[in-house]
Amino acid sequence: MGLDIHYLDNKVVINNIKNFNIKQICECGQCFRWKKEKENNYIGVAYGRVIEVLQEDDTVTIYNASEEDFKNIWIKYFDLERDYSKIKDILSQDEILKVALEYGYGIRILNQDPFELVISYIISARNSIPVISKTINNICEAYGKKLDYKGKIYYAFPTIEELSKASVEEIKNLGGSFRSKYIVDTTNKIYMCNLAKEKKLDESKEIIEELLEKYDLEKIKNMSDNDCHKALQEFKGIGAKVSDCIMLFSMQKYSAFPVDIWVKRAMIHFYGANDTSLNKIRVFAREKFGELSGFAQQYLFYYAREKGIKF
DNA sequence: TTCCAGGAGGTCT
DNA sequence: AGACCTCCTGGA
Repeated sequence: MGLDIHYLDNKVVINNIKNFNIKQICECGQCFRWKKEKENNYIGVAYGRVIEVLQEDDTVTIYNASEEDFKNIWIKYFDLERDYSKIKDILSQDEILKVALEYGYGIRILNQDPFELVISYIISARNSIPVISKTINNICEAYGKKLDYKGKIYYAFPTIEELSKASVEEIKNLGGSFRSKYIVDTTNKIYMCNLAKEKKLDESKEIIEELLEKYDLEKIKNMSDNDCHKALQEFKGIGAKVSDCIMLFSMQKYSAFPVDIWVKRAMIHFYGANDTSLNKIRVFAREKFGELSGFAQQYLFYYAREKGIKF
């Protein structure tokens, strides 16, 4: 991919970038830790780092990023090696989808950290975006490492081990609400599974086998899309929709099609789908969009939410 | 200005 | 099919 990249003093400049719009990327429902500073200027925390993105037309500058981090983390994070023109070409064979594709022309699906997304999307269930962000920030402040950027303090998302120290009561106080027990339970299962993998867990053979069998995020990430979708739902607090979000935004499973209220509205709006069950909409969409379902979902979601469509 | 009802990017039992 | 916690918003 001919990216026109220049490495300067702790910043990276990309010229002539295509299919990239930082507002659309940050506001299509896939991430919670990016904050708008100004138009086309966002600051975010990911993979234990703070970065700032400024977009001026087709020039994107990433501040607080070394060449090494850009190559090791941010290229993959922003999915810069994928040709989104090709995806849009294929999806635009569907005449109905064209409007949404043109509207969210600069959307990209971020590659985020699986554990962070497991917890973040458990928090998202039956919740609004401002409250989700606030709760996640509270958890980061309480358990994550401090990061400094431009004299301001930011907090990394806690590691599995850091968050394993949290109690249900503490998570409740941070805004976790009725989901707090799911967060603590899920974190502990993942943490104990990792201890078991390192043979550092003193438990019965049966318990260790169950942990390794069901709660290994690495293993789940390597499953087929359909197995992955099922496996994630073994965790408490993860149902079909949350599972789709996690696999799509952190495990590169692009046949996922998260159906929330906005996507449901979009499907009714565009395809005249009846007011039917979420699962029927999911099956219908995945048959229609196949391996590109996840991308289609992002365009539909962004269009529906920005336009505030009813049906 | 203050107050209350309704709703928010589902999942569990 | 109902309950669930909490914050935010809009209208009285």
